[in-house]
Amino acid sequence: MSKAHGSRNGGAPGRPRDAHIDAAVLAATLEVLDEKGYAGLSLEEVAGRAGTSRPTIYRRWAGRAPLVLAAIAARLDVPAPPDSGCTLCDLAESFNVFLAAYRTIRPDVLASLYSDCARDPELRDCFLGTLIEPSRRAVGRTLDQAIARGDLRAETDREQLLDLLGALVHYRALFGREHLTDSEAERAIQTLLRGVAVDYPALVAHSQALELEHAAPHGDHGEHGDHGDRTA
Amino acid sequence: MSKAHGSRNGGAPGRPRDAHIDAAVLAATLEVLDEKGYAGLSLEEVAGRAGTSRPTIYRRWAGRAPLVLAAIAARLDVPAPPDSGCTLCDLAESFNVFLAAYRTIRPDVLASLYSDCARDPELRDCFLGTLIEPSRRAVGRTLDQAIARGDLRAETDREQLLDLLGALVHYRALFGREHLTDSEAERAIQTLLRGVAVDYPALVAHSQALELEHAAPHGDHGEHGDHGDRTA
Amino acid sequence: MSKAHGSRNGGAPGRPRDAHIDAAVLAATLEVLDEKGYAGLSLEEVAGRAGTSRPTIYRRWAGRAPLVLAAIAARLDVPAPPDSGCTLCDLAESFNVFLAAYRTIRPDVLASLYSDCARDPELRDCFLGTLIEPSRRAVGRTLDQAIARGDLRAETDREQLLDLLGALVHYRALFGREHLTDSEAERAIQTLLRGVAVDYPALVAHSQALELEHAAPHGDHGEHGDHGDRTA
Amino acid sequence: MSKAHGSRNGGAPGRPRDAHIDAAVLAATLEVLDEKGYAGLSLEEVAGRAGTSRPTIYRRWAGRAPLVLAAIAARLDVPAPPDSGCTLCDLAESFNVFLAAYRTIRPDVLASLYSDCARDPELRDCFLGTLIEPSRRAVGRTLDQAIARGDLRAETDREQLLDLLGALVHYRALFGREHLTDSEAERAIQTLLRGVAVDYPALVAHSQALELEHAAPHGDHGEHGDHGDRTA
DNA sequence: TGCTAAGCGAGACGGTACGTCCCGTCTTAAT
DNA sequence: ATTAAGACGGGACGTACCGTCTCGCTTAGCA
Repeated sequence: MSKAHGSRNGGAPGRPRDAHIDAAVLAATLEVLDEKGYAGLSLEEVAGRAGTSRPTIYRRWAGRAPLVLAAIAARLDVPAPPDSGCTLCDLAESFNVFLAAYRTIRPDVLASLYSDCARDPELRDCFLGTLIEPSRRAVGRTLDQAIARGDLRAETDREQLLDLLGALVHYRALFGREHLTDSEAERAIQTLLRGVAVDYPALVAHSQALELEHAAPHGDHGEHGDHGDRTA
Repeated sequence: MSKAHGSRNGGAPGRPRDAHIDAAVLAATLEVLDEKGYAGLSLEEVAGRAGTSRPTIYRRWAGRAPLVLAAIAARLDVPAPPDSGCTLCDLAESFNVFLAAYRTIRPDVLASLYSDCARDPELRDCFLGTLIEPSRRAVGRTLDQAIARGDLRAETDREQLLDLLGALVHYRALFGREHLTDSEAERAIQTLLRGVAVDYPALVAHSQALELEHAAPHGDHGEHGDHGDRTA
Repeated sequence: MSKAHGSRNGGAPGRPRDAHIDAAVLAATLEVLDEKGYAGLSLEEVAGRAGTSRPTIYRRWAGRAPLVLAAIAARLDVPAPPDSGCTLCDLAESFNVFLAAYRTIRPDVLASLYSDCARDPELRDCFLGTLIEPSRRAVGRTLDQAIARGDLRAETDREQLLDLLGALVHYRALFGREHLTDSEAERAIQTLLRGVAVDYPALVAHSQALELEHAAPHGDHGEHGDHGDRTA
Repeated sequence: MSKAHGSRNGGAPGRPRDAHIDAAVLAATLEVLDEKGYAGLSLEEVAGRAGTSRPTIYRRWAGRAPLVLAAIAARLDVPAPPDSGCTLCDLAESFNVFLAAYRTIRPDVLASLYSDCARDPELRDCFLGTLIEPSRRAVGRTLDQAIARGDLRAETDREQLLDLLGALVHYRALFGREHLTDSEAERAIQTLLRGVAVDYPALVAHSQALELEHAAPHGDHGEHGDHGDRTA
């Protein structure tokens, strides 16, 4: 049906794999996943929707969990971390990478993946590498910039902070309880920053100044919520 | 096999339930759960080990998830929150309630429960009520005391703080990665407290004073890790 | 609920049985039997429709088969065999007793009873006594009259003939194939009689004479089919 | 375990059926059937004895009834009808085909099949085709020969006679009452033949002549019973 | 151009467990 | 003692998927 050959498939003999099938299967997987969740996903149905057969799927993925992981990973994309010079803004922005990445995943699917990973170290590594690390790394880089800039104390425990932030996202993502909202996320960041910032009020001031600057020309609609500290 | 009747079961008609069966099933459930995890638990096997039959189990619990939830809840017990006057100590102590409650649960089991809850609101309420709320409430009370005492700022967002703490526990409990250790937990508490305390150094001082008091008579082996702030 | 007591129930102590229940259960049994057949009849449903409970049914009948047998037997009634002097007519008439008794029974129910009886001698005796023997006896008496009258040969094997007739009825009753019709039945009787009659043509002649006699006053529309021998 | 392939299975796609399984299941079915009867036969046990699983059985037969039917049919074999020129002998011989076919079937099994067939037309057709028609056809052919030969009256109702004979066999086969014996069967045939033969005494004479002929050389052990008419 | 090796669909394989139904019995409290 | 109610232990049901296998056919690259 297709002619994807470039005369080369690594020198392997025999008929090469049909790349269209991979795509169709991943798409079908996401479709079923969104409709019926993880427990309701049977490879039988995925094969049916993708117009292929079960053995063909098993030839490419080791089972349900790896397939689902691949399907979800394929949909995700993690943009580069920002570096505007404003620690508060950058962190909030960067944190949204975290959030956006999980808001597309059904809670039950995420939880089931966690469960499968707990029993399969190989799968776990893959899970970490494709779903966890990328966004963690992005936020991590933002933290590093803030520390380098002298906004956060030098002895700040980077990993602990990432854990606290990541935990919050996942905790909420795992419950049917609506995912973390943007404003909740920002307030959490504020609480955490107050614990690790060298001079928290200064950070707030800087952020507000920048905001005004941006807002002045076009008029601020305030749709981001402000970074201000209501208690100050 | 036993009689157990007290001539009273609330006036309900029909043969009363045999409480021994409930106990045997819950015990068998925990046994299988610890051996094979959630995915490896079949009601068939539970029934077998409990010396009863599948229908009898279905008569008492609506399915696998409610059964597992009940079994885990039965094993849990949440002690009363402490109130020693030392915010740092109390919080650490109280937080251990959180931790202890989850360290007995296999990560895959917890994750699977999350997954099932995400699709079943009724189950979710039960899950929240039996596995989440009790420990959250315990820590919450400790926070309230600290606020009342004036150790934490009056406008502290109690729920947010609980979320951050709880999230951390669950996040770790869900990964095969070893659960949160006591020292990690303490350091996380410190980070958070620094963000919400009225006078953080004073809290640390108070805690250390108490510790010395206790330690003096027997000699302190330092096995709890100290509450000291390395940055001070 | 009822007060059927006459202050006497044979001196038995305790609460006397409620006769209404027997009737209600038998009626419910017939109802379910007619709707869903033997395999579809559960004592649970019968109890429900009769407004009583399973144990109460078991107290009165030993199980499904005896209950069904009792229900069917209660509906049956076998009238006295005729003795008009006309062997052909009597036999046909008597044979209808056979037929009528079975036309009210669903084939699958009859067959299932046969099956249960094959494994339970006690039930079998009851089955024979209530469903088979009465009609067999009625036809048997007619045969005896015919032999006594000299219409059938003296050495006629009464039992064999009854077997052949009975077999035919049951054979048909057991198949979904419509039960034996009246005209088929009559022709079968003719075939058999020709094998055992002393003077078959004379029997036919007698029968036809009687028929005319009866028919003359009101005009015979021949709706019974005639007993004539097409071959004569 | 075995290969058995002839590279051809009719061009059907997919993995071909393993014929050994069919055989093992049918054998196991007969085994259980003979031991515990129809009601005592569970597909679970059959699967166990055949070394396979329930779903595999359901893949090949639609349920218990079709399976049992297939198992019984596989054991049956209907030999060709005889044509010796002696109507009485042929009929008796042919009738034994009828008998032999049913003497191997437990009454309760036969009855249960009847019951199931009464509710399922498709099954009924299969039942008729495999268990009823073959032997009926064999006897039917013998009757045709007798009519063609002029031994039976031309207007004889072939179907009615077959019904009467078949009914007798089944009637007896359905009761635990011992199956029809050979001598009973012969006497029934005689009764029936007298009703349809052109010249019954001649038939008897012919039969007896043949018997002497056969008996003379080897000496007659009389194991067939004689065809004589005790009443003559 | 033909060989070889893999991919592919189809579908049956042996198997585990599901959730349900109904059995026949037992244990209550109430009549 | 019998009633209605309802749980008991138990056996079997028919179904859904699992992950694997065996086919016959197709497709490509290498010879």
